Amino acid sequence: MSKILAGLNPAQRAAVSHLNGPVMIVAGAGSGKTRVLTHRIALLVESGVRPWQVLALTFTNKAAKEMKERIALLVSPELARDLWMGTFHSVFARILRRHAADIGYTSSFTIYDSDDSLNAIKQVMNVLGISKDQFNANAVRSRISSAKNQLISPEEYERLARDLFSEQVARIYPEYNRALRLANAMDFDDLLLKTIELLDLPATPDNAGPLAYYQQKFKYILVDEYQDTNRAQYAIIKRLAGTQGNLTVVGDDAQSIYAFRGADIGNILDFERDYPGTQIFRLEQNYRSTKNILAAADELIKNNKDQIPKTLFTENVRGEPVKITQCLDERDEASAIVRAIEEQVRALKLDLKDCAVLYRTNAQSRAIEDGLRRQGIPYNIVGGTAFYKRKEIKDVLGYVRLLVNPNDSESLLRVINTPPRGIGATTMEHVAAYARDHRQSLMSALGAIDFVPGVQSRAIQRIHEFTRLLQKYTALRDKMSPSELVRSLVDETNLLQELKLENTIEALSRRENIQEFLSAITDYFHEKPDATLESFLEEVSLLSEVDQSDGTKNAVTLMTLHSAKGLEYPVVCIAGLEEGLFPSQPVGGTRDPNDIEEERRLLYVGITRAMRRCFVFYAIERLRFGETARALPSRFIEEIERSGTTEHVTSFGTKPHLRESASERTREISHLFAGSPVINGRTFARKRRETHTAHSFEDEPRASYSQIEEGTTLEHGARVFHETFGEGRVIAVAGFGDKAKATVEFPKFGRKNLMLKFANLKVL
DNA sequence: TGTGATAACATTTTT
DNA sequence: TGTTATCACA
Repeated sequence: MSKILAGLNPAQRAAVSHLNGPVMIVAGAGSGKTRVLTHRIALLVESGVRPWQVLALTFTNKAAKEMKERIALLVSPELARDLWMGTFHSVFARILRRHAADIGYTSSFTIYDSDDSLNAIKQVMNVLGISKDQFNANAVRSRISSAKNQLISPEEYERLARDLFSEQVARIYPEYNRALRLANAMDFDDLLLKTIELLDLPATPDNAGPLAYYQQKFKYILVDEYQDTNRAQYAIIKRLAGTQGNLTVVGDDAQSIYAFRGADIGNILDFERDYPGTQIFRLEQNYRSTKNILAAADELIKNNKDQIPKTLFTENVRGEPVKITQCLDERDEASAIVRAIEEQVRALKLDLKDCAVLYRTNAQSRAIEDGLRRQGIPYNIVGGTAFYKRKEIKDVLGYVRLLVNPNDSESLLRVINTPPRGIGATTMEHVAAYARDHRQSLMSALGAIDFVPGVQSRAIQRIHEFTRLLQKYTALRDKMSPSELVRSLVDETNLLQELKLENTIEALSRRENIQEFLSAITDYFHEKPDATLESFLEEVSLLSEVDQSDGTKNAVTLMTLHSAKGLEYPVVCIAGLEEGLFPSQPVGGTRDPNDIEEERRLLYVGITRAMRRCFVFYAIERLRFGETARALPSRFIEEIERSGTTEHVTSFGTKPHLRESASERTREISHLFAGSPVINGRTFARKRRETHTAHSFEDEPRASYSQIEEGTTLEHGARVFHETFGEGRVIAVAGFGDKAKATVEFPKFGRKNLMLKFANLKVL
């Protein structure tokens, strides 16, 4: 017992040792939250709770793995191994496989990633005759996804639909669900929804039902990052916690950064009300950062109205000020970042792996990568195009998925003509039509290809060859090890040879990727001899970006601020603190004040990742979308400066010639903005100097724009007429010259982004 | 049916 | 700017 409680501060110890009933741990950044969770679980196990009676839900698989390792050290590896620990999605996927038959699936159901979902939605739209030009499939997908996250059924969605777009989504949503069901597939959101469906199955006389079973099984439930759970996750927890109520949640409202994908901060704010008798513990001592870093973060977050009041303090040293650097453009920013990293590595005797560069959008990474490469500094990049999302990998995975689940129509469509084998789009149209008429999956329709009308005899031959190939490998599954099977499949389908013939650099790197994938499979089955292709596929589809990063290499880490949640680094550089970028300016003009608060929390997360040094950068102009756009420093800069623990410099301060060219460029460009200049919906200040004090933006961007046609002016709120969409109201205007765009709300067609050059709008 | 060229799109963040 | 979707043409 002493071993587990030793070394904890009084608040941590209290939070660890109060084992029963509902518990909420409000854990500030760097307050030893993971430590409390791991020690709490260790203590449970030590006091006699069996490991498989503990369910611990984390935000990433990596977090789960690290916690398991730490618990293994506190108790024993055997005990740690049997804990039910993982992300919501992976834990419930596992449970769903067990009970798949109860909800009309087979245990080898496929998990569709967002690309698969998007394709499935496009096909549904095709069948329903909904034009992809008028209704963006991606927008449809995100609508459906957020409906699912909020537990809104297709029927309810239809009732709530008020505008034309929602009405179309209401038609697509149920059809998309049917397509998933037919393909024996679930999307990410379904993993949560189907879990609820499963738990809500009624008990029968001879079976108490899954809910009773899992309530009984999981005696203790712990949820990490509770502030980022959505309604579906909340509903699952609520059911599982049931009457036992041994539920522990850990979270920090100040670090809620996923509202955009349905996370409901209300879950943490209302916890006490939901679970009467809740014990609340607060962890307020920060062990991670210097006083100066913490002061800057605190000063920033104070500007949010919505928050649980708390006082985070540290006994760490004061440290250096948070350094804010003004840069000329993204290239200059990259060099300034590189300089800061080199300087700190030298001064503090650190490794490159102690440094991280964080940014708002993945697109920003390119310039920073270039900068690092120029200086020959190795780096690791988290996210971007993840390995398992690359075309060539998805092709190979497609075959594997098809072997495991023949009804997976997305995989079938992907591989049936990859590499080309003469089964084209027209043929597959006929097959799909037949499948729809007979309410079958595409694969069953292929089985009946001789009866499918309209298919040419040559295509029929090719399809027979294709199905024979699949049958052969299905039969081989029992005779070969999974990795041998995949290797031989890649060999027989000529996927590698095709790339060899291409003889380009990209083809070479794709071949290397496939090779790497093959060795990854071999490693996986070597490490887990009992694993199946199903479990391999599941692991691959539920990997998060952070999970895939390689932490062993001694290199600078590059990632988005979102990915950085839960991590810490001695040196942290945050890039791109500019209005329009961070806080980001959404494409449509109107901005919910809550969005700004979420952006602010995101920066709070970023700053509090830093242990010893924190650097903040912004550029006065930046190449975005192939054109140079000027930007103002982020409002957040001024907010952290109020802490008095920052210093503000220019990256070109030591280089007079650069300073000269900078002000020249500023002059050069400034005349372009004479009048009412607008970029990204914001009026630009004409002189750099003014920008530090000129921070009084209105929340609603006031935009005005001089049309190419003389005399007409488009302003926010103006009423306009469009050939196809009819009358509408201007919500926002962005860009200038040929690139100028307007967001217009049309009563019948919803919100549209129009290029003014082509839209030919008439001002009414 | 397969291909190359051109147009259109995209930049918010992700399991 | 860079990548993907669509269209003409072979």
